[in-house]
Amino acid sequence: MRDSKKQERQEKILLEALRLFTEKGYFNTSVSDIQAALNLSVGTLYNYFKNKEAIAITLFSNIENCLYEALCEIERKHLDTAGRCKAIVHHLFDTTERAPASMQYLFYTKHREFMAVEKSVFASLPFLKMKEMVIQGQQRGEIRDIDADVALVALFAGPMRMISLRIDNILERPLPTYLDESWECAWRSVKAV
Amino acid sequence: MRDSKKQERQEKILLEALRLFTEKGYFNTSVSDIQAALNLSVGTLYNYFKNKEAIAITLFSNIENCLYEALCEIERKHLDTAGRCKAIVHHLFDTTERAPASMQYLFYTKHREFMAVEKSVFASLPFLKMKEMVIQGQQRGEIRDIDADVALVALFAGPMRMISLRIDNILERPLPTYLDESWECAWRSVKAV
DNA sequence: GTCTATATGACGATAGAC
DNA sequence: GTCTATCGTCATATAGAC
Repeated sequence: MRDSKKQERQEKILLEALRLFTEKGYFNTSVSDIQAALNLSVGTLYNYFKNKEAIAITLFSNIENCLYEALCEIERKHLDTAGRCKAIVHHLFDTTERAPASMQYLFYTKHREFMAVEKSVFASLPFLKMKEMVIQGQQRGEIRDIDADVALVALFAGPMRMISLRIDNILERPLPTYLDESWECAWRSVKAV
Repeated sequence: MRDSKKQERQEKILLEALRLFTEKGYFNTSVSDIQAALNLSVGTLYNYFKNKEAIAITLFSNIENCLYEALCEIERKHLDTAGRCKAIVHHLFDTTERAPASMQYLFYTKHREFMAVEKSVFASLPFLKMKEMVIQGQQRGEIRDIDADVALVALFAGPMRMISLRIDNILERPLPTYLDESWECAWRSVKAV
């Protein structure tokens, strides 16, 4: 079978798995659920992925890489810390509206419960990049001289909680409508006086 | 059997379940795990709880009520919004150090995946109480006039994220050592100018 | 590569003796 | 109330035909 065809089918499996994992949870989703939803046989599915966990891992890795690259691009485009961080929040809000399942899976899933993954999400590449920016912001005097972890959390925990509220359907309006107010709060909390 | 004896045993079951649920996750914990850890038989365990889900529900309800009462007491003791909210953060930090499993179970568990619970955690009694305080703070002019959800999140999302980092062993120091800096960030983000 | 059929095992829950 | 033994179910994963 052509490589592109194979890759396309793999993509479909990942997409359906993402939908089910976020909708019902990893443990409430059986391999049969995925297979049946795609009109594939079990055998075929196992031909594409070693096991259920492998699907979850590939999914996570793909989304994580995608976010990391977006952060790197933001870093290149914006040179000041405030601009960078606001752009990050903007990107996260936008992505949540466009692809809520991806955000939910990346941020609001207890991966350790089903993936043999060593580190917490907050030790992952995207978060390290964000921390890097914050520390640089402190060195440049743009951000107050407080504990770096506290500053990182003060900047991004609010927006990220807004995302989880939106995913849980507690916020009525789309996230971008909260961008300015939410960002204003975040920046006030850490900006140098 | 005496009522107190029965209640004591029920308490032990809940405690062990909490330990296992937070350590391995609900789905990775079997009823046998709980029973074996306590040297009880399956039959006995099912005599105390209708099923596995009932254990999870009772646990959640207990912890939730406990937090709610603490919030009410804080509300009585402190009259200004800043004092109230800082006391809440203090209480959450302290509780996390004393009983991390309780906090982890209440805040960082996807209850909907295994409990037939209608509402999100953020629509629960403790969070409604916190929102109430924030709105009152806005009416009194202590908190800036911004969207109430944004203000609520700006105040508490940071400290709550610190809690999750601590639970995930990413923060080295105990939470109370971060209290002042973390609270300062939160309050700066919403206080009236 | 894709399918059907099935092996294997675990888990939740119950039955029934004591 | 407490125990042991067991039932029914379902999920993951594999075997083997095509």
